[in-house]
Amino acid sequence: MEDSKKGKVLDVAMDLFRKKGYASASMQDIAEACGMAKASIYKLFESKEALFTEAFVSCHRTLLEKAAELDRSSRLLGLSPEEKLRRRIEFQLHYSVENHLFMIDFKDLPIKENDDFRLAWQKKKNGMLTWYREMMLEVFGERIEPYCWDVVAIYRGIFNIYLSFVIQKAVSTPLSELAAFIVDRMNAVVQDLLRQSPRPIITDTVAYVNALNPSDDLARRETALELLRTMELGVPSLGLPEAAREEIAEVVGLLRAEIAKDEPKDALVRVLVSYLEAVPELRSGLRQLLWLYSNSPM
Amino acid sequence: MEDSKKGKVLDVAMDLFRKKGYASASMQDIAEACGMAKASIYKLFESKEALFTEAFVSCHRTLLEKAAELDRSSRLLGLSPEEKLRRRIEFQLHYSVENHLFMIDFKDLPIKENDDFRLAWQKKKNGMLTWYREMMLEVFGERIEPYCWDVVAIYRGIFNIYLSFVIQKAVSTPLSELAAFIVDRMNAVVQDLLRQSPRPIITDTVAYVNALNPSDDLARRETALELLRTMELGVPSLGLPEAAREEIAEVVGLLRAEIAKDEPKDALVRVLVSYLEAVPELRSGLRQLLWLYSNSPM
DNA sequence: GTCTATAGTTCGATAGAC
DNA sequence: GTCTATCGAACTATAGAC
Repeated sequence: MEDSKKGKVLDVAMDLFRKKGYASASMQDIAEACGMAKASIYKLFESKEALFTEAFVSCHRTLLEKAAELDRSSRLLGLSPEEKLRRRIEFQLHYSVENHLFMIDFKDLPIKENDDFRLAWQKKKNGMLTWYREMMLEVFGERIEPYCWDVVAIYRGIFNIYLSFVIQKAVSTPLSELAAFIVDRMNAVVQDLLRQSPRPIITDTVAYVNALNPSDDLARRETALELLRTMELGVPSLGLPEAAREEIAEVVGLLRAEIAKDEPKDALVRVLVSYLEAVPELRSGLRQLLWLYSNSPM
Repeated sequence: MEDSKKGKVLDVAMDLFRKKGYASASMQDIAEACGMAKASIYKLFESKEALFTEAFVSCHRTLLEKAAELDRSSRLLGLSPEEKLRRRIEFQLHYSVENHLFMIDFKDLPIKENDDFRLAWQKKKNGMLTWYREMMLEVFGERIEPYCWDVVAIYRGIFNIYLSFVIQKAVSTPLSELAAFIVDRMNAVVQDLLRQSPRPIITDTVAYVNALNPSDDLARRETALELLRTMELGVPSLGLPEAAREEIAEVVGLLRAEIAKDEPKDALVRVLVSYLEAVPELRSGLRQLLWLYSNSPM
């Protein structure tokens, strides 16, 4: 009951934020659109910033949920990695067009000063990076590992620029075709990187860096947990017998539970990781995890 | 005297905007940093928005001037097109790091509502696009023409993403090496585009589109003039006898003067353009110009 | 240095439920 | 009578304008 009222206000607020932006959507507007008084909104949300932060978090949770659903359906259809990537990009284009207010960088916006928001933002950013990285490794194979962050960066750059054209309605190409175009460009970049093997620009050390909070351990821990959640979701598609997959999923779950603790036991973490390293598909994720873990006094 | 006072305030304001952003740098701050009263600033600038707009314009004028200078020196040194591009990227990285506040997209910022600022912004954006396009055509040749806007877009995307890492100080690679890395990636993308020849995504029709002002003729005219200025700057490096180059420069100047008029004579414009079309290096720019011209009731 | 406008936030009165 | 949800009105802080 209380919950549904809060949910209603959140929906209305998200809508207004999407349409008018953070600064221009006033609490007055939101109250009017909800058919209630401003003061009543403050019973549900501590402040405008808290309201926006919840809207932001909700928007990204939905994105990740829908993406996971899409991946499941891709798996069921037995699509090729490239086609899976294309579908993801197309979906992400659609979702980002609808929610572009929540996708932009909030540079120079007062909300960026808010600690709660910053944490949510950082968590989302790290979650997306992990997600992109898994996606690229899956599509282009483990051999791109040394370049995986550069590949992710270039992907994000190309995606963002075309997204900006789409948002301006300056592109008449259907989004499915645009997504295929982006896949092809990424393919060219990756093949060339492997051929030329230049020195990578972006390394693990910097990929998750947060300029504002250089040693944000909480965010790093969340990133590690997010990574494990992603790995868990990937287990069912491993080419292994049912029983083996179940066991692996269980071990990943144990690892996640341990790392989620206030003071995880290092030894247990090491044992679980070394067990999982027997699975080739998990290795790069595990290396990533260890890096996050060992750089953070969890 | 008045001029120098205005220049001083502008410098101080630019500095503060760079450091604190548009919203956070208040007129109070600026006045204090200038050692004068707020009221005095309003004698020099109509409003905060006008002040910011001037700062923005000044920043981009300097960028273009320095870039032209760099190109001149590259020409004198007889560098290869690729090396010229690399130097431009390196310079642009440096300049953008120092002035990134003036380089970002001002989405969701109140200043974006101001008409004067919007015009300045649009003009700058179109100027940059023209500049990028010339750069890409010069480096990769006329054969990329069908894809020139896609190449420009992909370049901007890759540039921006690496710039964001540099700004966050998350990249230890020297900027000269990063610039070379970007050149190589662009090379791969371009070669692949020519090989695969997919359907282009971004065409002339949409490259200059302004979402907020779909038929902004003033901005389009400015773009055409900017394009002619760029062409004029390029004339000295044509591989032609001195006398021919002088004549060409004069004709480009005539064309620019005609288009700058309130009611240019169509016939004269056509004659001048057709004369210049004898020079292969100018053809793509001229096509661009005609497109801008014929779509705008100048 | 003062004025004014805006918008986030809070207060206190009112009304209905038990 | 008390408790609580609601809402109009008032408060406050900021910052642009003069």
